[in-house]
Amino acid sequence: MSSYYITTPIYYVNDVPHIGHAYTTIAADVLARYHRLRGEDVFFLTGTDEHGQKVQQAAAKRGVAPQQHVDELVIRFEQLWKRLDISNDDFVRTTQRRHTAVVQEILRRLQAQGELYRHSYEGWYCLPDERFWANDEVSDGKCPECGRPVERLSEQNYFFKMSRYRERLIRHIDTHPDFIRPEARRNEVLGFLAQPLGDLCISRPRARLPWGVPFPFDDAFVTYVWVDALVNYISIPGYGTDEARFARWWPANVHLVGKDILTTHAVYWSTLLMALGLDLPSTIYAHGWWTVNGEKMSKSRGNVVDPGAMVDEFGVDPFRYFVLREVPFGHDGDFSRDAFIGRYNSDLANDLGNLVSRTLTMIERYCESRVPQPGPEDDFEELVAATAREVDNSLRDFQFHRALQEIWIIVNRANRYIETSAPWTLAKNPSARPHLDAVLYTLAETLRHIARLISPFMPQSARAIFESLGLADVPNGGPAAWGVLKAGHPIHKAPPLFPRTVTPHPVRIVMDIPEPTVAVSPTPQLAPIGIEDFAKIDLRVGKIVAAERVPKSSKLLKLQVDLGTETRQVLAGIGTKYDPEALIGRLVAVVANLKPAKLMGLESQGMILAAGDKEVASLIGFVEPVQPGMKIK
RNA sequence: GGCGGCGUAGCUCAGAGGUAGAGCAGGUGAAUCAUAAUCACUCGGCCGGGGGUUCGAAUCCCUCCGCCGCCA
Repeated sequence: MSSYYITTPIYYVNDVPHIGHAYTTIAADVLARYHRLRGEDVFFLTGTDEHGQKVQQAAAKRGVAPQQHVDELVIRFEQLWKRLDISNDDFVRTTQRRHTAVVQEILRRLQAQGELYRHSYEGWYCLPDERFWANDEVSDGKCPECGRPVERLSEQNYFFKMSRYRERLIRHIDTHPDFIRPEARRNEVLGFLAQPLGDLCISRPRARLPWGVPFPFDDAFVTYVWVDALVNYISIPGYGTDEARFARWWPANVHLVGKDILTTHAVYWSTLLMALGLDLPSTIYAHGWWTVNGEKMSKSRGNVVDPGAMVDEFGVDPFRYFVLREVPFGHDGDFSRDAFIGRYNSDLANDLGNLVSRTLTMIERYCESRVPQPGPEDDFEELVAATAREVDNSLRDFQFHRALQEIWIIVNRANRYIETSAPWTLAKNPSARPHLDAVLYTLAETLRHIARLISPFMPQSARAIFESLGLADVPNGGPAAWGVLKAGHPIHKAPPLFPRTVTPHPVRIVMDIPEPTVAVSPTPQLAPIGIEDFAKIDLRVGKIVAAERVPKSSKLLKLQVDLGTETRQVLAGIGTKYDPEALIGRLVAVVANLKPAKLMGLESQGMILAAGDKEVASLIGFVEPVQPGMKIK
């Protein structure tokens, strides 16, 4: 049986899972499910990256051991994947022994083969990014990547002789057009490789960073997190521990990655594999990023899309559909509530959902809820077969959106077919019975094929359609034959698959960045007030233009807030939750007519609204664009 | 600064020498099986600006403008 091995990156366990993580994982899941549907043997791997400085620092900040910290955080990913119907076959955590043992074995082999050397190194170190920069890369003490201050560090470290693989890697990319995709990214990597390639520092001194995989032959060092992380792609399928199993899966068919980590995969990982004498994966595919309402998504903007909120409101399948239909894979895309609702209503509710409803209703009404006798199928058999071929081509090329477009051609043809054959008219004429039956049989069988084709994208909906047709879930393997439904077989009409969204009521699609645990204490009920009491409060949109900590206070921040017509100084007790830098530019709700008060000797001319009791949980923000000074009512 | 990409209908995008396209949105009508869904017709473009090559240019070349990558 042919095998298919697909991976996502392993996600940094410290991150709050957002639409970006969900995107890669959903795409991988669709491919995994598609190849299973074709009857192939699939191994789909995802997981978490749990070592490194930031994990160590975050754990220290919470006052817990790093292992306990990651044990608690990994749940957020595991739960989100369950929620999103992700069918991964394994979930790797880099702190697992089955992984760390292989990391160490690989270091031993590299060392034994003379691929490593020790070298004293001095450079500028960016703590948040955990990386060194050369002198000429750093200007005025700032990290070229993140802009934060760097510090001078001198270290002994182990280096991997990456430079010696440069020509070989260039040759490989030249001779394997599918190795790095899309093509624009491939050219970027070739551009990168056109310049001299250095060796790769693959250790960190244990004294500075104990949270990592120890070097097997030198206690003073732990493994650089990137090397640790990349090895997951071979450690889990059995490298060094189960050669037969490893041979079945490696080389991977595809590593899906975000465009931000392409170089790491295309260059570091490829050369490491070469040094180990292993084949390279067939494809490394770098997909794009999501913006939100046209803006870059970031913690400090407070516009990080929470997949959980979308799933709560619209369901798993529509979310999966949207992210893959809306944007060509490889391109950047924009996420907005309007776009989502547009897709949902027109593609899912109106086109597909309604097609299912009307077809089943007619079979129910005209055929006593039983599959009618087949007859001439008006080219639908050929259409469905041709579409299956197109979907196959598109998915082999990672063009999810095109695959869905192709499937929707059938949906549209079926809707048109109902109009042109007008079963309700045929039903009035007893002599038209065979024709009526043939039309409805064709529609039912077409629905079955549609369900099969969408099943990798929307597994629950596909199953629901199958069940309505009186079938069990979509079977894997086997040909997509025409005429599987048997006349006389009972069907079961179900409620609408995708209920149309009429009122676009504002819902949180944006998430707060949560602390792992913030207790919600019961809020005492207050006496009712009238609208006239509420009207006494002048609430306005403000934009934070400056923010600094108030000396000697852990909580208080001194903010300058633009209210459109004026800028006010406001003191807010949100310093334990927010860093001042992260607040610049943020839009907030302000009580504009609060009597000025002095706090720690500084005047405060208003109040910022936030959720939370003693501890602030989240500032109140806006989902749609607003201007400073706007009234809030 | 170097290399590359993009700019086409109100919006999102396809088209890569031969009569400007799709989906959504807008307009008109038909139909009543269906989730106010569907179907048909329709409105809508100096194809970023300018210059060139060509019988003919969204398409090829040059240049300018505006966005965006990768590298420095």
